[in-house]
Amino acid sequence: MMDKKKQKKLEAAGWKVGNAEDFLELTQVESDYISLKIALSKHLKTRRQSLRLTQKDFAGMIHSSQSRVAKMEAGDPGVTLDLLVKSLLTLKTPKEDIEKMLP
Amino acid sequence: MMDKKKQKKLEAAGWKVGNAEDFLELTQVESDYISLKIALSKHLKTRRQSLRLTQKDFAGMIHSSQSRVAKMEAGDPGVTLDLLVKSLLTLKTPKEDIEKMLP
DNA sequence: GTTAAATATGTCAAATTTGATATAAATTAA
DNA sequence: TTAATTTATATCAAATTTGACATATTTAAC
Repeated sequence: MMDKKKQKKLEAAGWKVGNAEDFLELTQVESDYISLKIALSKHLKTRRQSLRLTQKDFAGMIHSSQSRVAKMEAGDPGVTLDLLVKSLLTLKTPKEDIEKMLP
Repeated sequence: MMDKKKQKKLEAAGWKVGNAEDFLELTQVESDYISLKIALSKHLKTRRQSLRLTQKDFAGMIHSSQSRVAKMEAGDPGVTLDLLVKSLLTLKTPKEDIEKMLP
């Protein structure tokens, strides 16, 4: 995918691509960071589903709300790694699973 | 170390031990989360030092400030995983190093 | 010792993230 | 289908985190 398209797509989703280095490229750090969060998001969703938990039920487990869980799983940029990691820990995600998602 | 002492120590450092489950224990998730952050903090410091970077220089690399870097390395609870992870990525911390710190 | 460089600590307004709430849309069950 | 359940999306005030700054303390060089 071309850089410009990639940028548009990320910006449309709320990611701050902006102009960290130049106007087209993400830095490697930003790219890795976003990739990590997306990977964690997806894994959270599949793990919750495999445990047959509704978003509402899981929200209760982490003292949050259904809508926030939905945002987490949607890879919303306004969700911290902290929240994602705590969530995965709550679901007792195996260390090996997390390792695989590291950039 | 006894639970009460541990709690006092963490609270004195600004950690919100509070009363998540009962009044003495951290949940496993909270405990793992704090441990992870502390491990990342320490690793950040040693890695920065091994690269012969001052806190000020490194702060410039991540577009932050010397004082925030100091807080990161001090394991200040008011520092997100996001900032720590971005910092480690900036210093090109090997994936294997991060894996070792996972709970 | 004195000085300079590096690090630690405290404060704060601005920015971001939070859970909550409402409600729309999608999925499932009947 | 229709109803019930689940998930997605939007909004918002409260809470948290942010970089910046000032300044104290520590460390290193001389």
